[in-house]
Amino acid sequence: MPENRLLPGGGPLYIQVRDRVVARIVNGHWLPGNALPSEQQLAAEFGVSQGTLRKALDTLVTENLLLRQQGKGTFVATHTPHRELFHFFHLVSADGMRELPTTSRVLGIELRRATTTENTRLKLSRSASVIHIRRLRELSGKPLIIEDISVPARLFRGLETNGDAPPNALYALYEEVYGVTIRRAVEHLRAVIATAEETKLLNLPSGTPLIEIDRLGEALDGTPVELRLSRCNTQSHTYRSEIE
Amino acid sequence: MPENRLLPGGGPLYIQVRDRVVARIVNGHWLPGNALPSEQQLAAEFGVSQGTLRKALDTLVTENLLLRQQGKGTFVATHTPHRELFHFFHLVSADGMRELPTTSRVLGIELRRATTTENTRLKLSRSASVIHIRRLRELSGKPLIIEDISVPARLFRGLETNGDAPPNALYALYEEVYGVTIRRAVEHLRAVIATAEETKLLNLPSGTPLIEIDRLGEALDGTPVELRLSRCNTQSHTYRSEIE
DNA sequence: AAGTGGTCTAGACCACCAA
DNA sequence: TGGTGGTCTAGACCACTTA
Repeated sequence: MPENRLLPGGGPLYIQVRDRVVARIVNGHWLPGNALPSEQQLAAEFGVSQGTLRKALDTLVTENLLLRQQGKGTFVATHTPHRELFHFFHLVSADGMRELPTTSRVLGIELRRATTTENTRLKLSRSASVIHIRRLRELSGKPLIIEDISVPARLFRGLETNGDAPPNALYALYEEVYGVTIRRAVEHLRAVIATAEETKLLNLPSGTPLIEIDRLGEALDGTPVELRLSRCNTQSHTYRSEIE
Repeated sequence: MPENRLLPGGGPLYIQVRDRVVARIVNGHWLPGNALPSEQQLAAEFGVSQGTLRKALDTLVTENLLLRQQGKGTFVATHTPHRELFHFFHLVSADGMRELPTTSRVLGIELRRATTTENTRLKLSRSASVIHIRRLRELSGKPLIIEDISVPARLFRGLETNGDAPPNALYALYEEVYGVTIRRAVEHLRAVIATAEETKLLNLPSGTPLIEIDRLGEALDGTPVELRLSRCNTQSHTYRSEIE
């Protein structure tokens, strides 16, 4: 009969340690940007060797949940605008250069009842509300993307009336102000024809094809927290995807 | 003055070991599907501990260059149709299910001089030749993708006259017959309007938007070896991309 | 039962950073 | 100078596969 050394939980030690570390991040015991205790301290606290503790942290570092800096410490990852751009923004200019969307003009922001799609995609309760943002993003001075963003009102109370227009880097705002960290996202791309309104906003001839990106963003604990539909002009920019 | 234990090469031991393992795979010392010697043997051969040897192999396993099977051994990864599908084929049906392209009808295959784009993208010498394949791929019985594929003739001698039409899983063929393993690829997506020919082949109304996928595939040593332009009907299928 | 990869330890030393 | 992460070892034992 196989017996485990640490009775409750089972499985490899480093997995158990990893899960306990994740739990502390998810429940806010360690906040984004905070430094973790040193590896020696953590190893002692969890009752494992440094090697095992390191193996646990290794997995979290490759998942971008932790950030290590030699000589300084281990930190909970944060959504800097830079990371948000390189990790979550995939439009690159045709010459291969990466460009940051400099400005985004908010076309509308409102609190309203969730549509049925929003309800099912975001796994909301019946009659829940969402905050919806519609905005126009520019690259190299030209409007290229129209975004429709929906987030559960319950998690982002007051976002629609916060005085200032929401910033370009939304994920940093989610994290800093509302304590919601986007951990991963799944995107589905389709080709569509720009609507009349879109041709006007993006300053395009009618009939121009766009790429529609349907993104569902998940929080640390795996719950879906953001639904984003982007319609992008890909005349001078392309969506870049690497297969390793 | 910092001194390294193994004089030539410098850097961490496990990196040096990793590079030596990669070299053996690249130069064909260990072929795809082959088993490597056991970790103990390799550690002894390289003069490092099992821990260090394992750390070296770990990096290659996460890069999909090696495959470990507990109790059996460590193997050089191969391009099975399954892997090719899950790793390199990103179109999924609208209901989220994954589907394999069952058949591909070859529309044309020829040996010809490289165009200027092919020349620069594939880094060919002047006046080099390529083999070009044009084919139609079906999903759930309907034609959905038109692919234009170009590979250097030098590496794939005779591909255009090999009797049988090239199979669906091209990467497996590249690997088994020509000893060329595709390690990674970069894709750039744009929205386009189907040409008259495409609307006919894909059985679509004129003016239908398609997604164009421009893929450049790299071999084990990093040289570009395949240029592939896919034009996809995304009415019932979407291109899926995960951001972790 | 023998051979393989997978986990874990205790301890050593190195490279980097900040005060 | 002291603390942090990064590397490396030698050896033990576990889990899985094959015969």
